[in-house]
Amino acid sequence: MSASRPNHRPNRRRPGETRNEIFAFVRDRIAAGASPTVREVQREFGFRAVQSAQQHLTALVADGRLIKESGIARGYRLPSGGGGANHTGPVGAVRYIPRLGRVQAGALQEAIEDPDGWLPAAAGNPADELFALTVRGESMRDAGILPGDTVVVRRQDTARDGEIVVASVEGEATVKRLKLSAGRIVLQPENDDFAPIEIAPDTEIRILGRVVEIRRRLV
Amino acid sequence: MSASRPNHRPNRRRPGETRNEIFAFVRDRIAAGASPTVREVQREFGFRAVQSAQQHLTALVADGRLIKESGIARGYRLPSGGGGANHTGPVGAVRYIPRLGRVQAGALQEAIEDPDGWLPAAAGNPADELFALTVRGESMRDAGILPGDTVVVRRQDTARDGEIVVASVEGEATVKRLKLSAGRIVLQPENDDFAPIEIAPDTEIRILGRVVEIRRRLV
DNA sequence: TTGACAAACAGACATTTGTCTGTTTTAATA
DNA sequence: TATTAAAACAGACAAATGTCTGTTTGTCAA
Repeated sequence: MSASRPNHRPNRRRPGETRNEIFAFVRDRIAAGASPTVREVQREFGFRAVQSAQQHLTALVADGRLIKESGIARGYRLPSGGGGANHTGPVGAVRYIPRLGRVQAGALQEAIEDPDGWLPAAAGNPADELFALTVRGESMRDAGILPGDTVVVRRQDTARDGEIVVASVEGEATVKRLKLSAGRIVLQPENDDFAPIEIAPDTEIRILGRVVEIRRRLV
Repeated sequence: MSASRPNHRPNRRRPGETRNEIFAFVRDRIAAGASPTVREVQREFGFRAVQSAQQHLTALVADGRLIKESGIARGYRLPSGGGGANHTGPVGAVRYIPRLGRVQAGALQEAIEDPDGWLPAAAGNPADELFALTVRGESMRDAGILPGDTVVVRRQDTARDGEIVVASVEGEATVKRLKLSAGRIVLQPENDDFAPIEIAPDTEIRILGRVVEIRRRLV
């Protein structure tokens, strides 16, 4: 057979190099919103056969660098890189946390329905109800929580001693450390310039949730 | 015609209620890894016609609650909720930031290639090279950066006065505030128990990047 | 040299998925 | 009451997409 068409163009590059590039491509596409299709990978790398792309993808899944939901379109996912035990569910999974501007006492649910925006975060327990608030004031400075920081809050009505909580005080949400001692309930600031707030049984103070994460953007 | 089959079951609920539930479903599915298909929405809500789901989704897009990439499978996206001007590109976009364990001076690129895991973050400028490190030590305590915190770093060789940077000092990555004054370059801790590090022209100190975000998980 | 193997190519099929046109029922409203 | 719009249903088509079987080419090591 004369060399009419260059049908095959095997390994001319460092082994695994193309595979790494494909991984980076898929990773970035997943991050941008959705996994690419097999044919999108094919086109991106100029393969003339679907199978060329598919083989790389299958290998990446076998290597554990990608995870695949079988049969469905755009089914590639990123493994959650915990380093720890393998997760079983859909991983690399992101969840969007609603960012609330101002929270009135009873209006938490409504505020969650109509958020100012969404914050991406690693999906933890899907049962957790999370929302995000912007911190005002210096009262938690010594706990490393500064004005302008974003706190991610897990919604719950109670909390344990020492946990940092968001409470509704006089109709406004505030971040403090919860102190339970000898029957007394105190919202403790972490800054000597601020006074603790004692929760008397009759006061209108409600715990809205527990702070599970703090984020601060610089510049 | 006798009432043989209950073909139609129009609005029995509060108007928009089903639509809100559909939005929540789509939003959670996007967060879990990929947008649902029209038919997945159909099945989830027990519609007997594809169009029933399609109509709701189209309406959600018209309302600006969802964004759609036309023609492709699983093309629904979340709008980035900035509250400000509308973005044009693919939004709600997430990017994955590699989390590096230990960084040696020259081995940054290799560390990025083989990360400990991936951190979801809102996609900013795609040109920025970002990576994440875990903070060791108390040297930046007064800047609200505590041991165990994760810093997101934008890779760059230089920085401006007052910016918090990651620098390679004696082969180990360290977080400090950069001070430029009268020709002197100093890595300044934010904790009186630690001494500033002066960068002499001949010392083996390199700036690896600038800290753009800090994250702290509680419990 | 030969065999094993990775990488790419060729071609095809079945399912999934987006999209379209039209109809029916109910609620709200002029 | 008549009109209008929202919500759901019916059915269908075409394109996108996952998946499969088999072949060819070059590299590496026994």
